[in-house]
Amino acid sequence: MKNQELARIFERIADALELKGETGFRVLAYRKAARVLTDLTEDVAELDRENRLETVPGIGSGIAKKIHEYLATGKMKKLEEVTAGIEPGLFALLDIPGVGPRTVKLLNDKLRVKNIDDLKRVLMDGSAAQLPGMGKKKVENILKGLEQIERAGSRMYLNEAFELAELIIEYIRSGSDAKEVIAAGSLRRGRETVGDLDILATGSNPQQIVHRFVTFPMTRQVLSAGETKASIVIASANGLRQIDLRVVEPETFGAALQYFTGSKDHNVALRTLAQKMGLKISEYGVFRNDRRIAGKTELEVYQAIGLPYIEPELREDRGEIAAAQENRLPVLVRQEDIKSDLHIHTTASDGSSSLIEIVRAAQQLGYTHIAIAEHSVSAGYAGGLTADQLLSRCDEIDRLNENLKKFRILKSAEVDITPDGKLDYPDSVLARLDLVIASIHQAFNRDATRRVCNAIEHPLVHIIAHPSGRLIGKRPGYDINLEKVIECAAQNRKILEINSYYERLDLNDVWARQAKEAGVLIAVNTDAHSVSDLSWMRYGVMTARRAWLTRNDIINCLSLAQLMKLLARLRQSS
DNA sequence: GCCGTTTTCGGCCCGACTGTTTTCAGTCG
Ligand SMILES: Nc1nc2c(ncn2[C@H]2C[C@H](O)[C@@H](COP(=O)(O)OP(=O)(O)OP(=O)(O)O)O2)c(=O)[nH]1
Ligand SMILES: [Mg+2]
Ligand SMILES: [Mg+2]
Ligand SMILES: [Zn+2]
Repeated sequence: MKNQELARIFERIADALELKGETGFRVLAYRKAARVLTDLTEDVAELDRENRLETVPGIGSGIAKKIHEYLATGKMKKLEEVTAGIEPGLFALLDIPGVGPRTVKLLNDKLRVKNIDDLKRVLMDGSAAQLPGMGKKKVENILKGLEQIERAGSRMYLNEAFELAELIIEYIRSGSDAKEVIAAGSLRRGRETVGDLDILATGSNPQQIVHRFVTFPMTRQVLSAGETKASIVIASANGLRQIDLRVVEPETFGAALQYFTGSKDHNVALRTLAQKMGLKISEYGVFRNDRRIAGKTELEVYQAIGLPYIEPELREDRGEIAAAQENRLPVLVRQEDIKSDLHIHTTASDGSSSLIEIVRAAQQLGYTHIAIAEHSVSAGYAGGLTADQLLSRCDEIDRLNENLKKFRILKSAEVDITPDGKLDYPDSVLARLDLVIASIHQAFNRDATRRVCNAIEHPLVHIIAHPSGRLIGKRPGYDINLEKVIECAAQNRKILEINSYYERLDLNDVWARQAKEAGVLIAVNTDAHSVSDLSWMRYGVMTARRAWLTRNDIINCLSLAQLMKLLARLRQSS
C-alpha cells in the first residue's frame, strides 16, 4: 500500500512550499491530505482505480490527479517542481523546535546554510546572530532546540505517558492551589503514542501554578513561561520529554479542556462549524458577539453548537462531527463493561505469575472469567507447551474450576501458525480447548496473509491474536494484507484481537474500526505475562473506543454463558 | 488545494509567548 508513502510526499510538498516562502492555505491543504491518507485503511490504489479518491474529505481533484500520476508513473511533477532548488538538508532543520520555514529560508538565503552542520557553524561563529530579526537569544534558543531533538526520545508509549502525567499532576496539585489538574492532548484521546504531555490546570492564581510547574525537579529546559501557559523539557529515562501546561479560570474549564484535548483537526472542524453559526469557539468559551454563552463544561461547548457530547477518543476529525450532527455516535465501550481477559500467560510458559495469582487478580478486577493461553510447541523460546503438557494443564484447570465460585477459567492456547501455514497442535488437542487463539510468531514475511486466512478458516480456531504483528516504533509487522484478513474473518465469523500491550495495540484504532464495519467481532486482551500486566486492559479499551466500538462489538463484554455459546456456535458453523 | 442547508468564488480556527519589533513576525499549542 502506497498510502503512507504518498502522505510523506504531500508533507514534503507542504514543507517545500513553505521553504520557498509560500504561507497560504494551499500548504494546509497538502498537510490535511497527508493526514487523511495516514488515517486511511483502504488502499489508495483501489480508490484511484475506482475513481473514488475525491470522496475522501480533504482530497480534491488536484490531489487526486497527483496521486494517480504517482501511482501510474512512480513520479509526481509537482513534487519535483517544488523541491527543485531546495537543498535536501534543509528539511531536517524544520524539525528543530523553535525553527520554522522563515528562519530556515533566512539562514539559507543569507548564510548559505545547507544542513545541520552548517547551522551549528553559523550559530557558533556569531554570523547567525547578525541577521535581521535574529539576535543572541534567538541563537541560544536554536541551540537549545538542537539539544532537544538530539536527545529527544521518540514518541512515548501510553504506559510511560500515563505514569509521567500522574507524576507531574501530583506535583502541581501538591504545591499550588490549583483546583483541577488534568491530562489533555493525545494522552486523553488515547492515541497509541504520545508526543508530549499536555496538562490543563484551573485556578485563580495562574502565576503560582506556572511557577510551581517550571520548578518541577526533572526540568531540563524552560521553553516558555507566560501568564497562562508554559512549556518545559524534562530529562526522563528514555530521553528528553516536553510537557505543556495551560492554566485558565475555573469558569472556562470546559472550553479549555476541549481546546487542549484536540485533536487540532477536530478543533479546527468544530470552530469552523461554530463560525458558520455566527459563533466563536476558543479555549475561553463559546461566544456570540463577544458574549460568552458556554464554557464551564465540555458538554456545554458541544451543546452550544447543537451537538451531543463527543468522547475524547473520537476527536480525530475522522467523521465524528458529521456523526454527531446526525446523532449516530456510538455508545463507546467502557472499562466497566469488560468482564473477561481472554489471552493470559502464566509460569507454565513464559509468564511470571502463577495461575492462582492470575485468578485472584482477575477476580479483584471484577472479571467473571479469563482464558489462559500459553504458547504452543514450536515456541520453544517462550516455554511453549507440548501437546501432553497442554492436556494435563487442561485437567488441572478443570479441577481448579470445580473449586472456584462465580468464576471460570477457560482452557485456551496461543497456537503458533507455523511457517507452512499449519497450526501447532493436532485437531484432537485443539478440540479439548474452550477457546483457540492463533497467531504468527515466526516467518513474518512468508505468505502471512495466506497463513492467517488458513488459520481463520480452520474450524477449531476462534481468535487471531495481534493480527498485524507490528511493534510500535520497533518493527513494522508482518507483510500482511489486513483488508483480506478482515474480509476472511467476516466470512468465517471469526474474531480479531486488539492486543492491549502498549507496544502492540494490534489491531490498531483504524483497523479495528474497519473490522467492525465489516461485521467482525473484536476481543480486547492484555496478553498479560504477569499480574500487573492485566492493567494493560486500559490501553486496549482506549484503542477500542478510538475504533468506535460499543460493548456489543467486543466479546470480552459477554457474560460467561453468552461467550461459551458464541464459541460453540463458531465451531458448529464452520 | 479544498469546499459549499448561506457560496462553484472567496473564504479557510483562534490565541499565547518570545525576541528585537518601534508596531509585529515567527513559531507553537
Ligand atoms: N485550535 C487549535 N488547537 C490546537 C492547535 N494545535 C494544537 N492544538 C490543541 C489541540 C491539541 O491536541 C492540543 C495539544 O497540542 P499537541 O501539539 O501537544 O498535540 P497532541 O497532544 O494532540 O499530539 P502529540 O501526541 O502531542 O503530538 O492543543 C491549533 O493549531 N489550533
Ligand atoms: Mg501533546
Ligand atoms: Mg503539546
Ligand atoms: Zn500471547
